[in-house]
Amino acid sequence: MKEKYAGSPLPPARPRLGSMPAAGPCAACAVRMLSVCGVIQENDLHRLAAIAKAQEAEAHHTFVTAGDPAAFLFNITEGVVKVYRLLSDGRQQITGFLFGGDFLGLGADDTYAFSAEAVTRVRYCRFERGALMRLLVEFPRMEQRLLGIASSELAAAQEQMVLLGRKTAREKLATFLTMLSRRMPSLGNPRDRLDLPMSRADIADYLGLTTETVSRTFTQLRGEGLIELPKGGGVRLRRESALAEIGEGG
Amino acid sequence: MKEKYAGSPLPPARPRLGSMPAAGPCAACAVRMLSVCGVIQENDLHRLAAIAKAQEAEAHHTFVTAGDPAAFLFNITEGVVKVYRLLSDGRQQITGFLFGGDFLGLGADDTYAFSAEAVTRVRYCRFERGALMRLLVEFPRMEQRLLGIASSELAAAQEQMVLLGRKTAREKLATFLTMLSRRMPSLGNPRDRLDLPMSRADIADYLGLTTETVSRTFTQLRGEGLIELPKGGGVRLRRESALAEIGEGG
DNA sequence: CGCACACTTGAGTAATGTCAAAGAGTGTGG
DNA sequence: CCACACTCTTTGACATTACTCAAGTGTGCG
Repeated sequence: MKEKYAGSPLPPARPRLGSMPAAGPCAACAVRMLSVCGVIQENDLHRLAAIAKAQEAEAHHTFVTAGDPAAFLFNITEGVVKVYRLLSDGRQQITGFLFGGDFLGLGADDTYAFSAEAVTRVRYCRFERGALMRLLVEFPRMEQRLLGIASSELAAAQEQMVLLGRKTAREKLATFLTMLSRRMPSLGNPRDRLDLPMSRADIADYLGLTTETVSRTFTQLRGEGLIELPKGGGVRLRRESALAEIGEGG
Repeated sequence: MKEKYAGSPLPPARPRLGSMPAAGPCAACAVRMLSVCGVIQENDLHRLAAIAKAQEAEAHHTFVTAGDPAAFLFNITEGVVKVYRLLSDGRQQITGFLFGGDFLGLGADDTYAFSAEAVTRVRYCRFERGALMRLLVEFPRMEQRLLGIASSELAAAQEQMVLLGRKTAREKLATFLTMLSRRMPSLGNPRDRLDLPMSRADIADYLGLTTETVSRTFTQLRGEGLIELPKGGGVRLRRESALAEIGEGG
């Protein structure tokens, strides 16, 4: 097995920058300001903490299964998650990779229509669905924020449809790398170094390709000097703007 | 030109069933209960009517253009709309077809990231964005409803990603026909007769195929006795359940 | 050290795209 | 009212991208 991440314990969550320590786990959350929780005032945080339960999942653990009652919503605090759907014969489509700060659970009604699996070891907050919904009534700003999140997820989903329906393998991979690159700053990493904790098979299932095509396309991009593929895994982007342009069909 | 719908005026909007006539255009709206507006009480409807402007668009008219300031949100009351994105070289991906009762505008921030074009002659309500957002503060049920709409759109988008990324041409078309069929009852049409007001090219751009492949696949399904393609256009589904099964990869 | 697994590379295939042309439906103008 | 022009759709022949199957390479873990 690959298990690049499973073995090593996660470092402790970073304390929130530039603020006094406050009571409760939410106040210490490293990604609070990135997430839904950022709109709750300090003195109301205990209300949020009351319905939140911090949890961890090992790499490859499936913590949401399509078809199960949608009892919980989640906020990823650390690590990488893949969200996917399956066809009856096992074909898989990954609908998104989630990182620290990302919200999980919109788009579910009574039962989950998707599954979610930890790609690396993952930390997340689990909210009881009904309790969170009741809280929204009291904190309208949180509901507004959730609507904003849903809205941007929708925009991202439409973007992904363009990718899946109309882009070539080369454009798909270039877009994928560019999108990951853009997320790096908020995760505190340099934009040109990507860890790629997900397997080639996962990348393929996200881009609507096969592992072989993903692999060949990586090789092709390396051959053109656009990326490097260092020994230990990951990618280094050598010409981000060129990649971005390829991704746009340029 | 095709113009199957452009020439004939739309019939007058059906009055809402089972209620007394009330003042204002919203009270008479045929699709109110299907849409966001359904959560507003009768006696508050004038508030909604004050920020809504009923409009019409001829077939092939583009009434939302990607990149324009997102000043309005829309509620389709009658007709069919296509929502799409373009790549710089003209490749098109249709992200959805909208029908009476559907909401349009979620997923936009400052500027629209998508374009919308009338497929048939269309009637819609146009809401000034800021005014609608202010109204949401007063009518939390409307905001909840909007979140629910965003949520189900997200689920539909994920479903479409599976289609685009992992299904064959045959499965794509079977899924498309099945989905349209499921929407027919709420539009007041029989489930097994589909008008298909959109062109083969539009269907192709929705399914990530070419017109030729769509056409060949229609012919193939007809050859198997699953559908009929009557002279005047449209489709008749002869074996809905078989189509549904094909669409699921069965 | 060797097994497992992931990744890469190669060869051949299949599904879908491209190019081209003919058929069908519709509206227009003579 | 008919003929033409236009567009949409269908069909055919061929090209190409990406998939499938298969083998080889590399890496980590027991």
